[in-house]
Amino acid sequence: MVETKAAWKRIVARAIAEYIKEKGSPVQAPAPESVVLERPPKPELGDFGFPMFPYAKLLRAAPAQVAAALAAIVARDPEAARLGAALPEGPYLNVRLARGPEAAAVLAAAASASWGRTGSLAGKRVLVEFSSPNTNKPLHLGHLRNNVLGESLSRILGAAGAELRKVNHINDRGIHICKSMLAYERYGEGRTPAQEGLKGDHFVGKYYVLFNKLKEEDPKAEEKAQAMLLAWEQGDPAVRALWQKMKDWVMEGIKETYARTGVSFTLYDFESDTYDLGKREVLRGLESGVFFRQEDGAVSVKLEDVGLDTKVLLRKDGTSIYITQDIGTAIARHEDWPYDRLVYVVGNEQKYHFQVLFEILKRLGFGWASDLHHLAYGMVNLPSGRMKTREGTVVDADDLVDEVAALAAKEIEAKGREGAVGDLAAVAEKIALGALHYYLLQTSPMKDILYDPELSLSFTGDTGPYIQYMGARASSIIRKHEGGEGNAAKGKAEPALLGSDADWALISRLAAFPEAVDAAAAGLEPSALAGYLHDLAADFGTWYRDNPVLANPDANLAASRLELVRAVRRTFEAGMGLACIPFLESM
RNA sequence: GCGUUCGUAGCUCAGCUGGAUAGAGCGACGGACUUCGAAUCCGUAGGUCGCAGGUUCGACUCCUGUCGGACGCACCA
Repeated sequence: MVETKAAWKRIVARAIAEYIKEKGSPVQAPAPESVVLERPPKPELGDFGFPMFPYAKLLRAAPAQVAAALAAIVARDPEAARLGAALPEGPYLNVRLARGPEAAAVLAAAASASWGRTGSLAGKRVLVEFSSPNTNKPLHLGHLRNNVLGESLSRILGAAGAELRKVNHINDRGIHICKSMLAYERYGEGRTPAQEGLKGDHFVGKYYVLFNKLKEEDPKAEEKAQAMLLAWEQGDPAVRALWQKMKDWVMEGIKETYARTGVSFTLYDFESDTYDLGKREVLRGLESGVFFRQEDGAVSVKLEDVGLDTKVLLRKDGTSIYITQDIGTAIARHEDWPYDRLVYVVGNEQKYHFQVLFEILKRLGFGWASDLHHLAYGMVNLPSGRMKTREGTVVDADDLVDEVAALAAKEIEAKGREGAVGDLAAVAEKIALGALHYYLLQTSPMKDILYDPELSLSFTGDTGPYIQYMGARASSIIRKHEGGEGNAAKGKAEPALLGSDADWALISRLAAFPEAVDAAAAGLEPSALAGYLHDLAADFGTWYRDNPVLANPDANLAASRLELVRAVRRTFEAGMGLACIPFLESM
């Protein structure tokens, strides 16, 4: 299909050149790549069309007149004749593809192991940093959005052929960590997560919340936390031991959540290892005059000329801050594994931070600074207000998955399908993840999400389970065929038989799958892929109702349609995988 | 105050690099299960695309201004 489009652009460019020659006009014909191709609003108008407005202006003729003239020229083109027909439609030149050959090509492509693997980013190295939790509490709904964005984007980039590194930058040091440690010392009595029957991250998170109680009891609690941070930095053995123990608990719990939701990483970076990294770079920048030393001794950079403010990079006591560390890690990562692109999946409240960071790296002379990208995403708001730990209104990630899974299980039982699905709990969990991930992915990243529990828990309409359901229905047809039902086995698949408008609508949709992958990869937008999957599900939903597959009396048509269903199923499997929506044979 | 960003149907959202009557889902109303699972399908109602200018043959899409919301403007992360 992609090849077909490129071919038609060439044909139209050729026709325009021919038309210019016929008219004896001195203007230059457009390059094939510059020819605008679009999809007509209604399928009856054709498979794609070319607006004639720009050429009308160029050639000083009415658009409709140009369309008619070009149609006549294209009609004489032997390559065009093989691929379809071009018809003038007002100011547009519309193309109707030859359905038989195109259907055969799509079914063959969908049957290959590389279906959906486009190669548009072949040879490119992309590093994706995402999730990046703190080690003092469990993951919440906001992390779920971050995780699914990062994971899905990574899979999409991988499908486009990129070589990937998925990095999780763990914030395991700082005052907030010390607070949970202090509270644990006061209230923990040496207990372990196992003893309290809690996941490690929930266990530690409990003590982080208990710090509020500690503050009421002890007015010096904040000071003690500061003192503990200092002791940690100086390597106090007792503090370090407790820190390590609690960090291990949290990491173990968080990794469970990752495993459960299908998120994985190539490697983990710990801030405790990297927080000193950028110092040397900053001092070098000071020597080369990129930065300057303030009167009080702090090292800063003036960014007013690019519309940013002066930013401190080293405190007056010489210690590094957040951005110093990010400078260091970006450089270290590039030295370690020269990437063509680095994508930070981080909330949009840090947009300014990344603008500053990228500008600084540019000034330090790193050409690759222009390859850095902040994939910013909006907050997940609750109807009651902002999600912040301190306000106690967070939605815990594990609890949420549990809750949705319980509802899914109830739904399966309500439909009396416990027997059909096999492992009820496992299927319910997959439906829950499908629902949650699709809900979080469908909205474009920059927009804030108003978390509506009812909507996110619903399984009907424009949801993940709707897509899963269509995948399951396709599977069901194939399963019945394999069980010996229907006429397909008696016939021979002939793609040319799939020429009806209904068949064609579905085949065109399948053909667009690689384009959807590329669009999502190029724009760093998993939502584009989520949208595609919904469209595919809707098209299949309409098609299978009106087009009997196995029961079709014409055995060859049955066999052909079965091939189409197989292609649909393969597309669901591949596409849903990229969107972190579990594929289900039955639900 | 300055900066960034969002503002599309009652609600939640799509709308590709500007292009042919602005699309889904939920909710409302009306239909379709002796026929491959109705978590489905079909139909009806509902929008001056926040507002005002501008660029263009053509603007939901680009530019300027304006109103409203969110976020940011630390030697915190």
